Amino acid sequence: MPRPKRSNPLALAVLSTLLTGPAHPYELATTMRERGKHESIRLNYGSLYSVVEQLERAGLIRPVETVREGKRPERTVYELTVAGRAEHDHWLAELLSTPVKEYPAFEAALSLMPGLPPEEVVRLLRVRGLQLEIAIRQLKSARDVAAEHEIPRLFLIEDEYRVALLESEARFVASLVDEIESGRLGEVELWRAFIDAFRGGAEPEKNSS
Amino acid sequence: MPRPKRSNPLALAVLSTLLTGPAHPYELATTMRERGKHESIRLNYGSLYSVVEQLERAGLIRPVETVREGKRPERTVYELTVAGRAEHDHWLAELLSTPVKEYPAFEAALSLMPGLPPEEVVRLLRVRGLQLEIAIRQLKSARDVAAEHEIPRLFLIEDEYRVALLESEARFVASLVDEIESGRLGEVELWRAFIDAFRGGAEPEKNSS
DNA sequence: CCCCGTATAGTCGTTGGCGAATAGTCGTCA
DNA sequence: TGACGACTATTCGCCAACGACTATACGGGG
Repeated sequence: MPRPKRSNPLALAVLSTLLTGPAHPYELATTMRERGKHESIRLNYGSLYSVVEQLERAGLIRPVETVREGKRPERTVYELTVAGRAEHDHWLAELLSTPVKEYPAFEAALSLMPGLPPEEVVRLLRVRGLQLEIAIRQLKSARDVAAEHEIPRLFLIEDEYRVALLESEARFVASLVDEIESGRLGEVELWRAFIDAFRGGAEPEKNSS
Repeated sequence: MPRPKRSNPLALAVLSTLLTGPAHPYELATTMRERGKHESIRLNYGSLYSVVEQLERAGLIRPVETVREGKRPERTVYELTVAGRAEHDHWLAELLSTPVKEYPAFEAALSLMPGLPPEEVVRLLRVRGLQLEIAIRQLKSARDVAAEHEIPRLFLIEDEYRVALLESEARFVASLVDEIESGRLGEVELWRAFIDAFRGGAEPEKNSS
Protein backbone atom coordinates (compact mmCIF):
# COMPACT_ATOMS: atom_id res chain seq x y z
CA MET A 1 0.00 0.00 0.00
CA PRO A 2 2.20 2.86 -1.15
CA ARG A 3 1.28 6.34 -0.01
CA PRO A 4 -0.47 7.89 -3.03
CA LYS A 5 1.26 10.67 -4.92
CA ARG A 6 -1.03 13.50 -3.79
CA SER A 7 -1.18 14.80 -7.32
CA ASN A 8 -4.79 14.97 -8.40
CA PRO A 9 -6.84 17.05 -5.93
CA LEU A 10 -9.92 15.20 -7.12
CA ALA A 11 -8.72 12.32 -4.97
CA LEU A 12 -8.75 14.57 -1.92
CA ALA A 13 -12.22 15.77 -2.83
CA VAL A 14 -13.37 12.16 -2.92
CA LEU A 15 -11.95 11.50 0.54
CA SER A 16 -13.58 14.70 1.76
CA THR A 17 -16.94 13.77 0.33
CA LEU A 18 -16.80 10.30 1.85
CA LEU A 19 -16.43 11.94 5.28
CA THR A 20 -20.18 12.46 5.20
CA GLY A 21 -20.89 8.79 4.56
CA PRO A 22 -20.38 5.91 2.08
CA ALA A 23 -21.26 6.47 -1.56
CA HIS A 24 -20.74 5.07 -5.04
CA PRO A 25 -18.70 7.02 -7.62
CA TYR A 26 -21.56 8.46 -9.62
CA GLU A 27 -23.18 9.60 -6.40
CA LEU A 28 -19.90 11.26 -5.40
CA ALA A 29 -19.94 13.20 -8.63
CA THR A 30 -23.47 14.52 -8.16
CA THR A 31 -22.81 15.40 -4.53
CA MET A 32 -19.70 17.34 -5.44
CA ARG A 33 -21.61 19.21 -8.09
CA GLU A 34 -24.40 20.03 -5.66
CA ARG A 35 -21.82 21.42 -3.26
CA GLY A 36 -20.18 23.41 -6.03
CA LYS A 37 -16.84 21.64 -5.73
CA HIS A 38 -16.60 21.20 -9.46
CA GLU A 39 -15.99 24.95 -9.75
CA SER A 40 -12.75 24.56 -7.82
CA ILE A 41 -11.69 21.03 -8.68
CA ARG A 42 -11.53 19.48 -12.13
CA LEU A 43 -14.18 16.78 -12.26
CA ASN A 44 -15.14 14.33 -14.98
CA TYR A 45 -16.15 10.73 -15.06
CA GLY A 46 -13.03 9.24 -16.55
CA SER A 47 -10.81 10.78 -13.92
CA LEU A 48 -13.23 10.07 -11.10
CA TYR A 49 -13.32 6.34 -11.64
CA SER A 50 -9.58 6.03 -12.06
CA VAL A 51 -9.01 8.12 -8.95
CA VAL A 52 -11.36 5.91 -6.95
CA GLU A 53 -9.43 2.87 -8.13
CA GLN A 54 -6.15 4.43 -7.02
CA LEU A 55 -7.58 5.26 -3.61
CA GLU A 56 -8.77 1.71 -3.18
CA ARG A 57 -5.38 0.30 -4.16
CA ALA A 58 -3.78 2.62 -1.59
CA GLY A 59 -6.15 1.34 1.10
CA LEU A 60 -7.67 4.76 1.71
CA ILE A 61 -11.16 3.70 0.77
CA ARG A 62 -12.81 0.29 0.69
CA PRO A 63 -15.93 -1.14 -0.99
CA VAL A 64 -18.74 -1.86 1.45
CA GLU A 65 -21.22 -3.43 -0.92
CA THR A 66 -21.94 -3.80 -4.60
CA VAL A 67 -25.60 -3.46 -5.35
CA ARG A 68 -27.29 -4.44 -8.58
CA GLU A 69 -30.80 -3.12 -9.10
CA GLY A 70 -32.50 -4.97 -11.90
CA LYS A 71 -30.28 -4.97 -14.93
CA ARG A 72 -28.64 -1.64 -14.20
CA PRO A 73 -24.86 -1.68 -14.09
CA GLU A 74 -23.73 -2.72 -10.67
CA ARG A 75 -22.85 0.06 -8.28
CA THR A 76 -19.93 -0.28 -5.91
CA VAL A 77 -20.37 1.70 -2.71
CA TYR A 78 -17.17 2.85 -1.01
CA GLU A 79 -16.40 3.99 2.51
CA LEU A 80 -13.45 5.77 4.05
CA THR A 81 -10.88 3.70 5.98
CA VAL A 82 -9.09 5.12 9.01
CA ALA A 83 -5.98 5.45 6.87
CA GLY A 84 -8.12 7.37 4.40
CA ARG A 85 -9.32 9.78 7.05
CA ALA A 86 -5.73 10.36 8.18
CA GLU A 87 -4.57 10.94 4.62
CA HIS A 88 -7.42 13.39 4.11
CA ASP A 89 -6.28 15.40 7.14
CA HIS A 90 -2.61 15.46 6.20
CA TRP A 91 -3.16 16.18 2.55
CA LEU A 92 -5.62 18.99 3.21
CA ALA A 93 -3.29 20.44 5.85
CA GLU A 94 -0.45 20.47 3.35
CA LEU A 95 -2.61 22.05 0.67
CA LEU A 96 -3.67 24.81 3.05
CA SER A 97 -0.28 25.50 4.58
CA THR A 98 2.12 25.17 1.67
CA PRO A 99 2.07 27.25 -1.52
CA VAL A 100 3.07 25.32 -4.62
CA LYS A 101 4.48 26.62 -7.87
CA GLU A 102 1.83 26.84 -10.55
CA TYR A 103 1.79 27.83 -14.18
CA PRO A 104 -1.17 30.09 -14.96
CA ALA A 105 -1.77 30.64 -18.66
CA PHE A 106 -1.55 34.41 -18.39
CA GLU A 107 1.91 34.23 -16.88
CA ALA A 108 3.03 32.24 -19.93
CA ALA A 109 1.40 34.83 -22.16
CA LEU A 110 3.23 37.67 -20.40
CA SER A 111 6.56 35.91 -20.73
CA LEU A 112 6.04 35.62 -24.51
CA MET A 113 4.46 39.05 -24.86
CA PRO A 114 7.48 40.68 -26.57
CA GLY A 115 6.66 38.49 -29.60
CA LEU A 116 3.83 40.83 -30.58
CA PRO A 117 4.15 44.57 -31.30
CA PRO A 118 3.39 46.89 -28.37
CA GLU A 119 0.26 48.58 -29.69
CA GLU A 120 -1.22 45.17 -30.51
CA VAL A 121 -0.45 44.00 -26.98
CA VAL A 122 -2.15 47.07 -25.56
CA ARG A 123 -5.26 46.35 -27.61
CA LEU A 124 -5.36 42.73 -26.42
CA LEU A 125 -4.80 43.64 -22.79
CA ARG A 126 -7.68 46.11 -22.94
CA VAL A 127 -9.94 43.31 -24.14
CA ARG A 128 -8.75 41.13 -21.28
CA GLY A 129 -9.49 43.92 -18.85
CA LEU A 130 -13.09 44.06 -19.99
CA GLN A 131 -13.55 40.33 -19.74
CA LEU A 132 -12.09 40.31 -16.26
CA GLU A 133 -14.61 42.96 -15.18
CA ILE A 134 -17.41 40.80 -16.52
CA ALA A 135 -16.14 37.70 -14.74
CA ILE A 136 -15.85 39.60 -11.48
CA ARG A 137 -19.37 40.99 -11.74
CA GLN A 138 -20.75 37.51 -12.45
CA LEU A 139 -19.03 36.01 -9.43
CA LYS A 140 -20.29 38.80 -7.22
CA SER A 141 -23.86 38.52 -8.34
CA ALA A 142 -23.70 34.75 -7.89
CA ARG A 143 -22.54 35.46 -4.35
CA ASP A 144 -25.55 37.70 -3.76
CA VAL A 145 -27.90 35.00 -4.99
CA ALA A 146 -26.27 32.52 -2.62
CA ALA A 147 -26.66 34.98 0.24
CA GLU A 148 -30.39 35.22 -0.45
CA HIS A 149 -30.59 31.45 -0.25
CA GLU A 150 -28.82 31.73 3.11
CA ILE A 151 -25.83 29.64 2.11
CA PRO A 152 -23.23 30.24 4.86
CA ARG A 153 -20.18 32.21 3.75
CA LEU A 154 -18.04 29.36 5.09
CA PHE A 155 -18.93 27.35 1.99
CA LEU A 156 -18.17 30.13 -0.45
CA ILE A 157 -14.69 31.27 0.49
CA GLU A 158 -13.25 29.75 -2.68
CA ASP A 159 -15.31 32.30 -4.56
CA GLU A 160 -14.02 35.17 -2.47
CA TYR A 161 -10.51 33.96 -3.25
CA ARG A 162 -11.26 33.83 -6.96
CA VAL A 163 -12.60 37.36 -6.85
CA ALA A 164 -9.51 38.58 -5.02
CA LEU A 165 -7.25 37.06 -7.66
CA LEU A 166 -9.31 38.37 -10.55
CA GLU A 167 -9.39 41.89 -9.12
CA SER A 168 -5.69 41.81 -8.56
CA GLU A 169 -5.13 40.67 -12.13
CA ALA A 170 -7.44 43.38 -13.43
CA ARG A 171 -5.43 46.03 -11.59
CA PHE A 172 -2.21 44.55 -12.95
CA VAL A 173 -3.48 44.58 -16.52
CA ALA A 174 -4.73 48.14 -16.24
CA SER A 175 -1.45 49.42 -14.88
CA LEU A 176 0.52 47.48 -17.48
CA VAL A 177 -1.48 49.05 -20.29
CA ASP A 178 -0.82 52.39 -18.70
CA GLU A 179 2.90 51.85 -18.45
CA ILE A 180 3.27 50.69 -22.02
CA GLU A 181 1.28 53.58 -23.44
CA SER A 182 2.88 56.26 -21.34
CA GLY A 183 6.31 54.87 -22.21
CA ARG A 184 6.98 54.44 -18.49
CA LEU A 185 7.87 50.81 -19.08
CA GLY A 186 10.91 52.12 -20.88
CA GLU A 187 12.28 49.86 -23.53
CA VAL A 188 9.63 50.37 -26.19
CA GLU A 189 12.29 51.17 -28.79
CA LEU A 190 14.04 47.94 -27.95
CA TRP A 191 10.75 46.10 -28.14
CA ARG A 192 9.94 47.47 -31.56
CA ALA A 193 13.46 46.69 -32.80
CA PHE A 194 13.02 43.16 -31.56
CA ILE A 195 9.78 42.78 -33.48
CA ASP A 196 11.03 44.33 -36.69
CA ALA A 197 14.12 42.15 -36.69
CA PHE A 198 12.15 38.91 -36.73
CA ARG A 199 8.96 39.95 -38.41
CA GLY A 200 10.06 41.97 -41.37
CA GLY A 201 13.29 40.36 -42.50
CA ALA A 202 12.35 36.70 -42.74
CA GLU A 203 12.89 34.47 -45.75
CA PRO A 204 9.66 33.35 -47.40
CA GLU A 205 8.55 29.72 -47.59
CA LYS A 206 10.90 27.73 -49.80
CA ASN A 207 8.67 24.89 -50.89
CA SER A 208 5.09 24.25 -49.87
CA SER A 209 5.12 20.49 -49.40
CA MET B 1 -3.03 19.41 -41.28
CA PRO B 2 -5.53 19.98 -38.50
CA ARG B 3 -5.19 23.15 -36.45
CA PRO B 4 -3.52 22.00 -33.21
CA LYS B 5 -5.51 22.03 -30.00
CA ARG B 6 -3.72 24.94 -28.35
CA SER B 7 -3.53 23.04 -25.12
CA ASN B 8 0.10 22.86 -24.04
CA PRO B 9 1.62 26.36 -23.85
CA LEU B 10 5.02 24.76 -24.32
CA ALA B 11 4.13 24.46 -27.99
CA LEU B 12 3.60 28.21 -28.17
CA ALA B 13 6.93 28.75 -26.43
CA VAL B 14 8.60 26.62 -29.09
CA LEU B 15 7.04 28.67 -31.87
CA SER B 16 8.10 31.83 -30.06
CA THR B 17 11.67 30.66 -29.65
CA LEU B 18 11.92 29.66 -33.29
CA LEU B 19 11.09 33.26 -34.21
CA THR B 20 14.72 34.07 -33.50
CA GLY B 21 16.01 31.41 -35.86
CA PRO B 22 16.10 27.63 -36.57
CA ALA B 23 17.11 25.30 -33.76
CA HIS B 24 17.02 21.68 -32.68
CA PRO B 25 14.92 20.59 -29.69
CA TYR B 26 17.66 20.37 -27.10
CA GLU B 27 18.86 23.79 -28.14
CA LEU B 28 15.32 25.10 -27.75
CA ALA B 29 15.31 23.83 -24.20
CA THR B 30 18.56 25.52 -23.21
CA THR B 31 17.54 28.76 -24.90
CA MET B 32 14.24 28.81 -23.04
CA ARG B 33 16.03 28.20 -19.77
CA GLU B 34 18.49 30.99 -20.48
CA ARG B 35 15.60 33.32 -21.13
CA GLY B 36 13.86 32.18 -17.94
CA LYS B 37 10.80 30.83 -19.75
CA HIS B 38 10.88 27.64 -17.72
CA GLU B 39 9.76 29.63 -14.70
CA SER B 40 6.50 30.42 -16.45
CA ILE B 41 6.01 27.43 -18.71
CA ARG B 42 6.32 23.79 -17.72
CA LEU B 43 9.34 22.39 -19.55
CA ASN B 44 10.84 18.92 -19.64
CA TYR B 45 12.36 16.80 -22.31
CA GLY B 46 9.63 14.26 -22.71
CA SER B 47 7.02 16.91 -23.37
CA LEU B 48 9.31 19.00 -25.51
CA TYR B 49 9.99 16.29 -28.07
CA SER B 50 6.38 15.23 -28.31
CA VAL B 51 5.28 18.84 -28.70
CA VAL B 52 7.78 19.35 -31.49
CA GLU B 53 6.41 16.27 -33.23
CA GLN B 54 2.87 17.63 -32.96
CA LEU B 55 3.94 20.98 -34.38
CA GLU B 56 5.60 19.28 -37.33
CA ARG B 57 2.52 17.17 -38.02
CA ALA B 58 0.44 20.35 -37.96
CA GLY B 59 2.77 21.98 -40.49
CA LEU B 60 3.72 24.81 -38.13
CA ILE B 61 7.40 23.92 -38.11
CA ARG B 62 9.51 21.98 -40.57
CA PRO B 63 12.93 20.26 -40.41
CA VAL B 64 15.66 22.12 -42.30
CA GLU B 65 18.47 19.67 -41.80
CA THR B 66 19.47 16.71 -39.73
CA VAL B 67 23.08 16.81 -38.67
CA ARG B 68 25.06 13.93 -37.30
CA GLU B 69 28.38 14.78 -35.69
CA GLY B 70 30.51 11.68 -35.22
CA LYS B 71 28.43 9.05 -33.53
CA ARG B 72 26.32 11.46 -31.51
CA PRO B 73 22.59 11.04 -31.87
CA GLU B 74 21.44 12.89 -34.92
CA ARG B 75 20.03 16.33 -34.34
CA THR B 76 17.07 17.58 -36.32
CA VAL B 77 17.01 21.33 -36.79
CA TYR B 78 13.58 22.90 -37.23
CA GLU B 79 12.41 26.21 -38.61
CA LEU B 80 9.13 28.07 -38.42
CA THR B 81 6.77 27.91 -41.40
CA VAL B 82 4.58 30.86 -42.36
CA ALA B 83 1.61 28.95 -40.97
CA GLY B 84 3.62 28.55 -37.77
CA ARG B 85 4.24 32.25 -37.49
CA ALA B 86 0.55 32.96 -38.03
CA GLU B 87 -0.43 30.41 -35.42
CA HIS B 88 2.04 31.96 -32.99
CA ASP B 89 0.43 35.34 -33.41
CA HIS B 90 -3.14 34.12 -33.05
CA TRP B 91 -2.44 31.83 -30.14
CA LEU B 92 -0.48 34.44 -28.22
CA ALA B 93 -3.15 37.03 -28.93
CA GLU B 94 -5.80 34.70 -27.53
CA LEU B 95 -3.73 33.94 -24.46
CA LEU B 96 -3.26 37.63 -23.75
CA SER B 97 -6.79 38.75 -24.43
CA THR B 98 -8.91 35.95 -23.00
CA PRO B 99 -8.95 34.77 -19.38
CA VAL B 100 -9.46 31.04 -18.97
CA LYS B 101 -10.82 29.13 -16.03
CA GLU B 102 -8.04 27.59 -13.98
CA TYR B 103 -7.89 25.39 -10.91
CA PRO B 104 -5.25 26.63 -8.47
CA ALA B 105 -4.47 24.21 -5.67
CA PHE B 106 -5.26 26.72 -2.95
CA GLU B 107 -8.75 27.25 -4.30
CA ALA B 108 -9.34 23.52 -3.97
CA ALA B 109 -7.95 23.63 -0.45
CA LEU B 110 -10.30 26.47 0.50
CA SER B 111 -13.30 24.64 -0.89
CA LEU B 112 -12.49 21.63 1.32
CA MET B 113 -11.41 23.70 4.30
CA PRO B 114 -14.50 22.95 6.44
CA GLY B 115 -13.16 19.39 6.70
CA LEU B 116 -10.64 20.49 9.33
CA PRO B 117 -11.44 22.20 12.65
CA PRO B 118 -11.24 26.01 12.65
CA GLU B 119 -8.31 26.49 15.01
CA GLU B 120 -6.29 23.98 12.98
CA VAL B 121 -7.12 25.85 9.81
CA VAL B 122 -6.01 29.10 11.40
CA ARG B 123 -2.68 27.54 12.35
CA LEU B 124 -2.12 26.23 8.81
CA LEU B 125 -3.06 29.50 7.19
CA ARG B 126 -0.59 31.35 9.39
CA VAL B 127 2.14 29.01 8.13
CA ARG B 128 1.09 29.69 4.57
CA GLY B 129 1.24 33.40 5.23
CA LEU B 130 4.85 33.14 6.31
CA GLN B 131 5.84 31.09 3.31
CA LEU B 132 4.14 33.55 1.00
CA GLU B 133 6.17 36.38 2.52
CA ILE B 134 9.34 34.42 1.91
CA ALA B 135 8.43 33.68 -1.70
CA ILE B 136 7.62 37.34 -2.32
CA ARG B 137 10.91 38.49 -0.84
CA GLN B 138 12.82 36.01 -2.97
CA LEU B 139 11.14 37.17 -6.16
CA LYS B 140 11.81 40.78 -5.32
CA SER B 141 15.48 40.26 -4.57
CA ALA B 142 15.82 38.25 -7.80
CA ARG B 143 14.35 41.27 -9.56
CA ASP B 144 16.95 43.54 -7.98
CA VAL B 145 19.75 41.27 -9.13
CA ALA B 146 18.33 41.32 -12.65
CA ALA B 147 18.15 45.11 -12.53
CA GLU B 148 21.85 45.28 -11.65
CA HIS B 149 22.59 43.13 -14.69
CA GLU B 150 20.56 45.63 -16.71
CA ILE B 151 17.99 43.14 -17.89
CA PRO B 152 15.15 45.24 -19.34
CA ARG B 153 11.92 45.14 -17.33
CA LEU B 154 10.16 44.12 -20.54
CA PHE B 155 11.53 40.61 -20.07
CA LEU B 156 10.54 40.33 -16.43
CA ILE B 157 6.87 41.25 -16.39
CA GLU B 158 5.89 37.66 -15.67
CA ASP B 159 7.68 38.08 -12.36
CA GLU B 160 5.84 41.27 -11.55
CA TYR B 161 2.60 39.42 -12.24
CA ARG B 162 3.61 36.59 -9.93
CA VAL B 163 4.41 39.05 -7.20
CA ALA B 164 1.06 40.77 -7.63
CA LEU B 165 -0.77 37.46 -7.29
CA LEU B 166 1.28 36.34 -4.30
CA GLU B 167 0.75 39.63 -2.50
CA SER B 168 -2.94 39.49 -3.16
CA GLU B 169 -3.06 35.93 -1.83
CA ALA B 170 -1.09 36.95 1.25
CA ARG B 171 -3.59 39.72 2.01
CA PHE B 172 -6.46 37.28 1.49
CA VAL B 173 -4.95 34.74 3.86
CA ALA B 174 -4.25 37.34 6.52
CA SER B 175 -7.77 38.70 6.41
CA LEU B 176 -9.26 35.21 6.42
CA VAL B 177 -7.31 34.30 9.55
CA ASP B 178 -8.56 37.49 11.08
CA GLU B 179 -12.16 36.81 10.23
CA ILE B 180 -12.12 33.29 11.58
CA GLU B 181 -10.47 34.26 14.84
CA SER B 182 -12.58 37.32 15.49
CA GLY B 183 -15.69 35.29 14.71
CA ARG B 184 -16.57 37.78 12.01
CA LEU B 185 -16.88 34.94 9.50
CA GLY B 186 -19.94 33.94 11.45
CA GLU B 187 -20.79 30.31 11.28
CA VAL B 188 -18.06 28.93 13.50
CA GLU B 189 -20.61 27.04 15.60
CA LEU B 190 -21.93 25.42 12.44
CA TRP B 191 -18.40 24.63 11.37
CA ARG B 192 -17.57 22.94 14.65
CA ALA B 193 -20.81 21.01 14.60
CA PHE B 194 -19.98 19.84 11.11
CA ILE B 195 -16.59 18.60 12.25
CA ASP B 196 -17.80 16.89 15.40
CA ALA B 197 -20.53 15.09 13.50
CA PHE B 198 -18.13 13.35 11.15
CA ARG B 199 -15.00 13.16 13.22
CA GLY B 200 -16.12 11.96 16.61
CA GLY B 201 -18.99 9.60 15.86
CA ALA B 202 -17.53 7.29 13.24
CA GLU B 203 -17.58 3.52 13.37
CA PRO B 204 -14.10 2.00 13.77
CA GLU B 205 -12.47 -0.23 11.17
CA LYS B 206 -14.35 -3.52 10.90
CA ASN B 207 -11.66 -5.79 9.56
CA SER B 208 -8.12 -4.87 8.64
CA SER B 209 -7.70 -6.84 5.43
C1' DC C 1 -49.14 2.16 -25.71
C1' DC C 2 -45.15 3.57 -27.64
C1' DC C 3 -41.59 6.79 -28.38
C1' DC C 4 -38.30 9.98 -26.94
C1' DG C 5 -35.69 12.67 -23.88
C1' DT C 6 -33.40 12.69 -19.56
C1' DA C 7 -31.26 10.70 -15.53
C1' DT C 8 -28.48 6.90 -13.78
C1' DA C 9 -24.14 4.31 -13.74
C1' DG C 10 -20.05 3.02 -15.51
C1' DT C 11 -16.52 1.48 -19.41
C1' DC C 12 -13.16 2.07 -22.95
C1' DG C 13 -9.61 3.77 -26.19
C1' DT C 14 -6.69 7.41 -27.19
C1' DT C 15 -3.49 10.75 -26.17
C1' DG C 16 -0.26 13.53 -23.80
C1' DG C 17 2.90 14.35 -19.95
C1' DC C 18 6.70 13.09 -17.62
C1' DG C 19 10.76 11.10 -15.66
C1' DA C 20 14.09 7.64 -16.22
C1' DA C 21 17.20 5.49 -19.28
C1' DT C 22 20.53 5.53 -22.95
C1' DA C 23 24.62 6.82 -25.20
C1' DG C 24 28.30 9.35 -26.92
C1' DT C 25 31.74 13.26 -26.00
C1' DC C 26 34.81 16.24 -23.59
C1' DG C 27 37.56 17.91 -19.94
C1' DT C 28 40.16 17.07 -15.76
C1' DC C 29 42.48 15.42 -11.99
C1' DA C 30 44.84 12.01 -9.66
C1' DT D 1 45.85 7.06 -18.74
C1' DG D 2 41.78 5.90 -17.33
C1' DA D 3 38.07 6.80 -14.26
C1' DC D 4 34.70 9.98 -13.38
C1' DG D 5 31.50 13.41 -13.72
C1' DA D 6 29.25 17.02 -16.53
C1' DC D 7 27.26 18.11 -20.85
C1' DT D 8 24.83 17.05 -25.26
C1' DA D 9 20.82 14.96 -27.36
C1' DT D 10 17.19 11.95 -27.81
C1' DT D 11 14.14 7.79 -26.93
C1' DC D 12 11.14 4.92 -24.29
C1' DG D 13 7.53 3.17 -21.49
C1' DC D 14 4.24 3.93 -18.10
C1' DC D 15 0.28 5.92 -16.28
C1' DA D 16 -3.11 9.42 -15.60
C1' DA D 17 -6.62 12.36 -17.80
C1' DC D 18 -10.18 12.83 -20.61
C1' DG D 19 -14.24 12.59 -23.28
C1' DA D 20 -17.04 9.89 -26.02
C1' DC D 21 -19.64 5.86 -25.78
C1' DT D 22 -22.82 2.11 -23.94
C1' DA D 23 -26.84 0.57 -21.70
C1' DT D 24 -30.68 0.53 -18.65
C1' DA D 25 -34.59 2.82 -16.16
C1' DC D 26 -38.06 6.20 -15.85
C1' DG D 27 -41.54 9.64 -16.88
C1' DG D 28 -44.67 12.10 -19.78
C1' DG D 29 -46.90 13.50 -24.11
C1' DG D 30 -49.17 12.35 -28.33
